[in-house]
Amino acid sequence: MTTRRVTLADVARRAGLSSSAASMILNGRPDTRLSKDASDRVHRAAAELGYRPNVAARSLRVDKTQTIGFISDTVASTRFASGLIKGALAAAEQAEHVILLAETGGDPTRETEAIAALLDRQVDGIVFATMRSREVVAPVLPDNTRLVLLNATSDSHSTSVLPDEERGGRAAVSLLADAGHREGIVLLGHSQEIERDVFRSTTVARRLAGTRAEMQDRGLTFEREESIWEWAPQQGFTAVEALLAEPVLPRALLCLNDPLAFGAYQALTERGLRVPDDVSIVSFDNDEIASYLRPGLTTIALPHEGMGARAVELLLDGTAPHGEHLVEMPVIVRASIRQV
Amino acid sequence: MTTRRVTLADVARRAGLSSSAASMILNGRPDTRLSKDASDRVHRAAAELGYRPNVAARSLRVDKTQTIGFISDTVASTRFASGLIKGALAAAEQAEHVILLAETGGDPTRETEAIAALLDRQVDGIVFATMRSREVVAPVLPDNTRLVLLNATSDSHSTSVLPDEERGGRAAVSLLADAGHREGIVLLGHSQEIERDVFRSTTVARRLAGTRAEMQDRGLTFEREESIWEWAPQQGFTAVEALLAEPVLPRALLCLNDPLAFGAYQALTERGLRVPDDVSIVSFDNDEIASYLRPGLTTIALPHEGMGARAVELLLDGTAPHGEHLVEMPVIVRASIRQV
DNA sequence: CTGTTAGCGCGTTCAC
DNA sequence: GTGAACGCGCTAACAG
Repeated sequence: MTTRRVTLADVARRAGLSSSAASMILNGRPDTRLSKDASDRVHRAAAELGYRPNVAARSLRVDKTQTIGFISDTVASTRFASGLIKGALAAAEQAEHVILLAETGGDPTRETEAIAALLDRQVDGIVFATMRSREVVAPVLPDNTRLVLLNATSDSHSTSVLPDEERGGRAAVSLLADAGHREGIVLLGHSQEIERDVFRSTTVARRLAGTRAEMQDRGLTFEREESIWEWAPQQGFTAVEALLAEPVLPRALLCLNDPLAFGAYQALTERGLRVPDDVSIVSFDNDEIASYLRPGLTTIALPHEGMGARAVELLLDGTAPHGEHLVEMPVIVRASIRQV
Repeated sequence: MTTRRVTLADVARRAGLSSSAASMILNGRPDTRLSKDASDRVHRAAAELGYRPNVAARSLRVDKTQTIGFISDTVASTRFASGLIKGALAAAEQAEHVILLAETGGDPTRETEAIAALLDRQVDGIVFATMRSREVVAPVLPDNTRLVLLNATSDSHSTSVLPDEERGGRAAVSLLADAGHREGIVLLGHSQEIERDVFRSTTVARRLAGTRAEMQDRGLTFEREESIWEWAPQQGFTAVEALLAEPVLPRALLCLNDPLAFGAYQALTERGLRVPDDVSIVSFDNDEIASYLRPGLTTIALPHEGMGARAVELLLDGTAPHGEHLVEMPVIVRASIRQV
């Protein structure tokens, strides 16, 4: 019944060697002064017994646990969170690392506790993620524990991974412009708070800045800008409903996220207007709904998985330079923009 | 620079005691034959130095790591996955445990590797989760490693946590019936494969069985049943479009998941029909879209977080009986059912 | 060349 | 209250 775990000593015994010899062989130390024969015996014994080193015991000596901590303010709610995690998992698995997950809800106390809990388990490094990208105070970690900020920035000289929102913003405008839209383009979701950068996220400010820059470069201007605080379907619906009460209809809607675009679809449909025949729509995020909508919503995707993967790659790399690492936002073309 | 971690020996030295004494005091062993004074000194020293025990070292002696493995076939895609994880995290945090996450993509090889990786790190137990609940072969673990199946069943005598789909199915029918619907109720999403239980999931069969049982108990029958293989908006749209081409319109739609219901909304809207005035709709899952829709979709929720938490609680409890533990599916009443 | 012994890392536990 | 051994694997020093 007591299926005791196979230890290095078991392997060594079976191979007729000391455990130190077995250790050196299994770890392939460069100075292999051990005989080929001995090496074969050890490897065979290990295989036969199904030996797996006890990571806890090993980590006591070497300062590595092959474990990465992933601290996030939120894990559920959006696909964004789970995408980041999925990407991180994939990259970790590649490197034979495993991920220790912790959620903080954004609460500094839980944050501190989470970090402590992870350090207690000797994680090699920590990915510190936020769902609405923002400026954070990077936690202080022991020298041997690396840190990568994910979807967050910090003024201290740290490493962070962010979506390339500026280029994303430009891409959205380009889609519209390249399709021939030059007038009647309405921006949905702008607010003073974004401009002042006290909005929900720092990257969203860049998203907006990107659209403005591209518009300007092309000599275009927004017909109007609908200020919306909460980027949810209901708010998008209301805003577009109001828009449609005006004498002249918009020709294209640039929505700052998908839920807003969804609200726009609803308002348009209820007014008997059609996407994209009457109004073109582009948006950001590539949420699940973007593919559910009829016609499919063309949107600039948040590259969650790529970001998550990038973060652990940087963590494990070690030689990577500090600063911001931008991940490209893919353009997902569906059917919500009409060629004019 | 070298901020060496504070060890038990440091604490003992500062308190002027042996590390064994410090260990006993900090762990509050029952046989406290240590002086009150000594105890105070140790606690103070620990606090002053900010001592945290090294979990790896401890786990070498006691057979506990305060770490739980969570293996899932998918972590991204649906809110379901992240909900399970979130719930598990919350319960783990309560018990001062931490979660080691692994994803397998349903691939048996990766599954085996994930289990090995977790066992290498001496997890106290493993939660084995699947996103589309199904029969799995429970992995064999060492005696000291507990296992709980999450959203999965196994014929071996194991512990599993599942949504109470049978009651959920009944609840959906009850909502319709209690609102006065007796005729023209159409079931969307049935298929032969569900009945034969070779469909995507075992619990979904129970969902359907629950609706049938409740219909029968109330002396009702479905007007018709639309067989749909893939439960996505596009398929729901097509099915309902066809339905609306018939001479007599349905009065209520019982959709077996939310994306189908979304497709139904789209088809109805495009035909100029209104929910719930013309057609009532109930559904299952409480996906994000359920709250996005206009009017809000009444749906029987998948209790992800509750399930995840339950799984961890059972794992840590140890005295919990084997078998299926059903978690109630909350009824989320919005505005898609009309009182007739 | 081929290998072994001893001791470490950190906290727990038992005999004294 | 303490010293010493132990859990498991790694590594520096040492020996045929």
